[in-house]
Amino acid sequence: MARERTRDDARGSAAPARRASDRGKYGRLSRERVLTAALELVDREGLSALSMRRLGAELGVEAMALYRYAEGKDALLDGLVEALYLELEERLSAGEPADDGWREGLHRVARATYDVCLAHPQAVPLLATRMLAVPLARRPLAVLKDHERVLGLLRRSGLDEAGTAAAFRAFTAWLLGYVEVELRPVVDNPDEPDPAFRLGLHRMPAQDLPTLRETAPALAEPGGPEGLSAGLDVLLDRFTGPDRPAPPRR
Amino acid sequence: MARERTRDDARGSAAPARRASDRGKYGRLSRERVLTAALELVDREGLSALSMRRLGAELGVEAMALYRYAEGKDALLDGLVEALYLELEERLSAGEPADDGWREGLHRVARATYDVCLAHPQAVPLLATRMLAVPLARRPLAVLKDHERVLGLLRRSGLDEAGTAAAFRAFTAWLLGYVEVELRPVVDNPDEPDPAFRLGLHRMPAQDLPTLRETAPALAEPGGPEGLSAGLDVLLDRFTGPDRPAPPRR
DNA sequence: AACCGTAAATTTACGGCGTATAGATACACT
DNA sequence: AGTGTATCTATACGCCGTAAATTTACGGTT
Repeated sequence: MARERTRDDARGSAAPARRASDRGKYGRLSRERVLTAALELVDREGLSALSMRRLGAELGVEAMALYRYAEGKDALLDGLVEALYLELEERLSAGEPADDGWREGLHRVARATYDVCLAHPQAVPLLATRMLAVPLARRPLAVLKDHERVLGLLRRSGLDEAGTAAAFRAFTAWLLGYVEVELRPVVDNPDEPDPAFRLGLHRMPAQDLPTLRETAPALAEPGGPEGLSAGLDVLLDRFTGPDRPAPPRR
Repeated sequence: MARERTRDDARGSAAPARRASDRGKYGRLSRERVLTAALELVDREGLSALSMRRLGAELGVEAMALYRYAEGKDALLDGLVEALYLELEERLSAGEPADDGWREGLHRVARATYDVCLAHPQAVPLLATRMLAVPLARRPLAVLKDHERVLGLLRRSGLDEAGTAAAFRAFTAWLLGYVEVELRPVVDNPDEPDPAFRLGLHRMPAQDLPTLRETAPALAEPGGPEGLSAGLDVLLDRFTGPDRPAPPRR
């Protein structure tokens, strides 16, 4: 009994040869081609559309062929994170300003990361999930290089190891959190003309949530890069200032 | 031909009755019981262990029975988020200090959120993924109530709607980012006595990543609640101060 | 040009997943 | 005791990740 075929039968069974050469547009597979296609697919249809079979089809290849370039699905997702950081590195080295101060450097990194994330919103959840799943030393090399860059900039501010670590955590937390909050959808029904309905305010109990309802329109406005750098500045002041350990509250 | 059974056959086929009464420990299902069991399962075995079938088994029930209490898997995950925020609400109302200032209130909320997240580290990725998938108005009620509380506290600082929204984003970004960074694993092999191997430093190219390697031990130390509230303080200063719009950088 | 060894991709199969649909069962109320 | 409704089970379908075995393609040697 014949199993259902897709690629071959569709072309007719009389065609004799050249079975594998109509694969992807450019000959053989490669890790880069796999990751690029994966990121494109995620950008286009979201994370849930990314499966080994689907990605294989996208590349004109069976699912198992991908296992030569990523050990499994999880490794593929880590590869996507890597791809994001490679894109970040690209943007950062493009038009690199000879050498400004450490503070400007950190703002540049933050802004570039922000831009990359907004360019691939569907992939951003990976930054949360995979980074929580993979210990520091096992993160993709591009990620570690980014860490190295940020840590180097922070050290140039005169911090010791402990202070650098604390400032690094603050930098990373703010950047990551800001991007995630920026990408949270607040509009419920974009096609609705009435602003209140567009926000879906009718779903919120009016008596329990008065402030939320009145603030919702303002929450629909994005924070933008200005908000990012404003918060970053005060955090850097705080975590690279002279009074290193936090004065205990209360 | 007999299909493979699990529950019934295990008890022997002679047992006459009471088939459904040995379900969960306490009679029938309920949304709360479902969500509690789901959260327990996630805490115990991680998010990837949570499936409809598995959760059903945990409750002594078939998978489809769960669909009466959650519309589907996604709704179940949203329910988990809800459960986290319900636990937050519990902690916040326990021993509520009559009425301190808005700033103390925000610190209390931040600290309680931090505690809840550290108590359920395996569930934290949901805060990133589900919040990016669900528009504001469709978030679980407990989440919206939390928003309401924070927004109310911020308004009490004298901000207008736009300022409140900006400060809310900053608060949320910092809190969420801080928790996620705090939960990122940096130790690679906990059983290793040698600190360098424990961190997995041997996996990092020494020449490309000198600063990372020297900072790694310090990165292994958690930031703790002190770091959270230190950053929160300066952010609140910045986003509720008199100079409302961020002075443009450069 | 024929051959061969290795690399690359396919085939097949297995168990688990989410869930639509339909049927069985339990329970509250008269 | 009987009945209507709420609750749970049974079954099936298509998709998923991936282990193992197999086939195909290709570069280097003769």
